[in-house]
Amino acid sequence: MDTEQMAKIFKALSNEQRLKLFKMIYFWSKTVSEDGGCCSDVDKTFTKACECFDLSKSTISHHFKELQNAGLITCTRSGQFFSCRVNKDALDAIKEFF
Amino acid sequence: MDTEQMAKIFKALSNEQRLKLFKMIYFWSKTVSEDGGCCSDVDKTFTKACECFDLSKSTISHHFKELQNAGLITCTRSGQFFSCRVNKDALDAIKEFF
DNA sequence: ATATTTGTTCGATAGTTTTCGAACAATATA
DNA sequence: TATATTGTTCGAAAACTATCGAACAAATAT
Repeated sequence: MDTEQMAKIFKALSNEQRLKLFKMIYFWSKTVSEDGGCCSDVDKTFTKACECFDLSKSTISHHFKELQNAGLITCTRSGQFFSCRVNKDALDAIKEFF
Repeated sequence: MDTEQMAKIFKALSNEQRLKLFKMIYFWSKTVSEDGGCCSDVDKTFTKACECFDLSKSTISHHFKELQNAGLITCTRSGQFFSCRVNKDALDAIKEFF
């Protein structure tokens, strides 16, 4: 992965609220799968996130977008809600970087 | 390491120029030591960096400060110049995070 | 002593980020 | 069909960042 893309990933994780959000999604996705593996889908991720943060919906929506744009998570709509998963490829790229 | 400190580290690496600078210091410190290990001191780091970037001295100085503040590098003056090393602890903390 | 080199600090400017609330669209429920 | 819920988009304000050049201080060389 090139330096530009890595910088984007780090930018996405450089805001404390967004980093917490990312960690939460990661944690939830592990809890859901319960097999120790990461990256399974988390249902109603947005709704859950809104309960955990003292931020407006629009701000949270923005943070989700940033994480997506950086390729760190993938969100898929299912009706009214959306579910979300951590992108394993991105995690691997970061690990390789260090 | 707590989320706040991790966010600081990511912020320091979120600017593309600064990320390149960090990679250079890391590369130089390996080249200098030549034993495959990282984190040996690099002499005249600032001077070298100025040759590699199309940025003003003041900007480069600023980027060095940011990397230091995040705990990613340590700089020590020796007379007119300064030398610099990548902070292994920070690298380890990041690896552990992922 | 004076001039040069190295790096820092200051003040300014342009651009980006974080955050909000309001208005909105899409979906689901009554 | 009317209402409620979920999440997005828009416009705005405040704070932060990246960058520059100029002025500076410390160390070195002449």
